[in-house]
Formats: sequence, structure tokens, C-alpha cells
Amino acid sequence: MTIKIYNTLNNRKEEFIPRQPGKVDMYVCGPTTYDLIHLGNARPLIVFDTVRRYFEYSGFEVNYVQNFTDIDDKIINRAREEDADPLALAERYIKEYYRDAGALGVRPATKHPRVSEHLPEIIEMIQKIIDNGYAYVVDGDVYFSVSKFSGYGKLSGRKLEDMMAGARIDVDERKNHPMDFALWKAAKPGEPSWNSPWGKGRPGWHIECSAMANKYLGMGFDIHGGGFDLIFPHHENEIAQAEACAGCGPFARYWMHNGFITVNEEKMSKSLGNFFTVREILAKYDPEVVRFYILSTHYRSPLDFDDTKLEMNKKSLARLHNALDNVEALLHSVSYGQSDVSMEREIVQLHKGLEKAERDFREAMDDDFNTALAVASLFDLARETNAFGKAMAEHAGKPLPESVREILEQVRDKFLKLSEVLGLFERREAVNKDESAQLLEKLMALIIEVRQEARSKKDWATADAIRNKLSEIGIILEDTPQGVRWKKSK
RNA sequence: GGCGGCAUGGCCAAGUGGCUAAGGCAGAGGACUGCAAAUCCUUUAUCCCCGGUUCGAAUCCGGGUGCCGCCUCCA
Repeated sequence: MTIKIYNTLNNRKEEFIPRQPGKVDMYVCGPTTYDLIHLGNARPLIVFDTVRRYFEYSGFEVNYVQNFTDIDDKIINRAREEDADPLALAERYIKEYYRDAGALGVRPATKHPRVSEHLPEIIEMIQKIIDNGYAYVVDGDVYFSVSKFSGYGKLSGRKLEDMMAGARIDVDERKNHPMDFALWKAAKPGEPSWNSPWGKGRPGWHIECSAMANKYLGMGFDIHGGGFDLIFPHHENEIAQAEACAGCGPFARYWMHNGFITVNEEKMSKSLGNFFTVREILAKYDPEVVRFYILSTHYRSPLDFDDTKLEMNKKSLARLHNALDNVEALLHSVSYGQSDVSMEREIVQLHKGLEKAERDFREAMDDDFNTALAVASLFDLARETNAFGKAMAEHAGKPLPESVREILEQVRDKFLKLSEVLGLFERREAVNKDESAQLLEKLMALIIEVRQEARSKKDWATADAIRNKLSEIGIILEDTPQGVRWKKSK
């Protein structure tokens, strides 16, 4: 079984062949840290985190590099508005980034390099590009000469001639070609700057990624990712810089780009002002719901955002949680051992469902990380499992064979294993361990006992009053064939 | 103007040549329940329009309509 990846470089799905067997080197463009991240920023984080998780699940060792752009016009402007130091401001938002990303179940990359810590590498790279004849210096600025680089446009599928037609106004007259872009910007008064062979200044936007990817992954690394809007000019320029510097290619072998989050079918972006920060969304929705929502669509498709979509996904996700709750309850509320009940037929059926679910899951993920389809396999497994639980209910009160317990444990373990790839259901284990949780457990047992007493006397008024009052304070009681259980409502 | 993408049931969303077009949400009916909840079963699509290729197309080709993105900072 091999993984197929849709490669923007040639707009085709290709079999993924790693540079080194068993290893994946990937670089994903991280945020410019001048503000809280919004949902549009969160999509690539979740998508590529999932890509990484699936590679790891498939047995690869993943070296995942994601940068922070902590030197940039927007940071400088924001710092000026707040009368703050630009690097300190960037540092602050890097911390906020970790908070949001962590909440969404995005694991830290193997390495999070920052521009501010790689000036020597960047300067060295620029010098080499100049030496190789692909860049020129004008008044302390350094520009990349796109017409010198024959491969320019190969990622975005554009030709220089075509782009000139649409190129906008205010072309800097000092540039040789309108599409030439800055590798180094001469310092303006009051801006942070660093010494360089061309005078004080700071790096252009694109060079950082070329330099840092090169440093940590080297030329020809496996996967480079980011949002669709980075294809041009950012990634096109990264390729030009890296390959002009090295004198050969490729810079990266597979390019993956995620689609946009839209609002009312329009791209969510800072400049349009139609964005929602992760922070404000998480104030209303469980991060797991947000993650599930993002993974419920293929990563290259656009994904429209509004509250009703989150509500829908919240309910969908609850179905999976219920299925897992059901399995846990069956494991704990039924006695297993000597039994005159045979459930062989159902066990065989569930076992088949279990194998099919895993097979379907892998096939889906192997096919360009089709998370939407992978999720469907979890729902299939949930249905099979619930049906099994229904069959068990017919033997309620009797001990069941160990083989029933075993298959349920297998289902639970597989379910958690597969959903871990998607970054879901990871926090279930952690809860219910502290003292007050244990106390709550005992308290609920007591309340349920009292209510059962009322039920046995057919005192429905009391029984329902208890259930309703509990519901009001956020606890849901369920009378199942295997006994009463409770859970917190979400 | 150049380049690219999308259009699947009430909603979301897989599927890119061939068994009965996944899955979820919502709706309807039934089962279970003291009533609920949870769950199970049943049920809802000629795949934007027109033409073509093919034994056969949601899927390929041509044309049309509508929407979106990139070409400028943007995930």
C-alpha cells in the first residue's frame, strides 16, 4: 500500500516515494506572528498535522519543520501602533499560537525555526544567489532576477509574459523586471535591521523559508505545504531562490496546498476582515468539533464556515462519542466469564466490520489524505458496534463469554487508534482521575440508586423529577438494558 | 486580460468510466423504553444545462450558465 499525494508541481496525484525509505521530511509555512490566528490559518495546521500523524501511523519517521515569520512589515506596523518592540510582539503572539494550536490538537513540529534566529543563513543564501548571477543590488536592496531563472512559474503554471499583463501599478523603476522580488530590504529609519554586505536591512518575505528549509531539510526534501494562496508568489519564489542558490533542483519534491475557509463563499482573510479567530470560536465550541469540522472535507476543497456547520458537526461527532461511550459501558456493566450464551455469529460479524473499517480508513488516507472518507469508516464501525450492543442487550442480566469482552476491547482500541490519526478522542483518557471526579462518581451512584428505588415502586414522578433536575444542571441519565448510566451534556 | 478550481438528495460531503451514487445532519415511519435518552431497522438523488465520445458517464471531450480563487499582503 502506498500513499498518493496530489502534487501542485504537476497537478496530478502521484505515488509518494520518500527521499529516504521510512522517513518523511516536510516543511509547512507557519504564521506571521502579529496577531491571533484565525480559522483560515488553522486549516493548514490541522491538515498537515493530520498528514504527519498518518505518516507516523504508517510507520514513517517524520521530520516536520514549521517556521514562524517573526520579522515582517505587518509585525513592524503593529508594533508601531502599540508602541512595542517588534520582536517582543512577535514573541507574544508565538506564545498565543501555541495556545490555540495546542487546543486544536496540533502537535508541535519537530522544529519551529524563526526568521530572527537565521539571519546568517539568510544572508549567506542571498550572497550565493548574487554570486550565481540571479540577483542584483540596488541602493542597499537586493532583488531576485526572475528572467534569469528559467524555471520561474513552474509551480503556479504561469509564464512571465502572462503575468506582466496583470501586474499591478507602481512598479519600482529600479527593478530590471516588474516581477523581480526583494531578497533583502534596506533599512528604513526606526525599523529593526541587521548588518549585511549590502548595508543594514532585513530579509524579504520569501527568502526565509528557502533558507530555513535548506538548513533543516536540505535540497530535494519530501513535502512542502501551505495554503493555496501561497502558491504564487511565495512558493514560486522559494523555489526560484533555493534552486538558483544550489544551482540545481528540485527544492522540494511534493507540494501540497490546502483550500480556503470561506465565509458566505468568500475567502476568509485578514484583508477582507471576515475572519474569526480560533480564540473566539473556541469560546463557543469544543476544539474537537472544530478539528472534526475541518477534517470532514477534503483538504483541497474550499470549506465554508458558519455556526450551523459547526452545530451539525458537533452532532455528528457526538454520535462517535456515544458509540465509544456505549462500548465502555458494555465493558463495565456486564459480567464476563462462564456463560451459556453464544454470540459467535455476532462476534464474527463485528470482527469483519472492524477489519473493514481499518482497511477503508487506510485506503481513504492513502488516497491523498481523504479524511472525509476516512471519517465515514469510523461511522461504519460505530454502527456495527452499536448493533452488537443491541444484540448483547437481548442477553441482559446474564454473564457473557470472555470472547465478547475481547472483541469489544479490540473495537475500542482500534477506534481510538484510528481516531488518534485524525487527532480526535485524545482527551477522553485524561479526565475522571482526580479526587473530585471520583467523588462525583460516588455521588452519582448514590443518586441513581435512590432513583432506581423510586422506579421499582413505579414512582415515575420522583424518577422523572430526578432525571429532569439533573438534566438542568448538565447531567444526562440514560436507562439502558444494561443499567443506568450518566454523562455530562456538552 | 492571463491562469486555475468548483457545481452531487432539504443541508454538509465522498465518489473521476461499469455491481443497488459512501458517510453525517435534518425529516418521516417502525422497534426498544413506564416515559425519555441512547441505539437499531426502514425511508428520501435520473449527480447545473445542452451536445458529443462509448456497449456503458456524475465521472472523458466540446459549448453554455453560475460561483470562487490566484495574478498585490494573505493559510
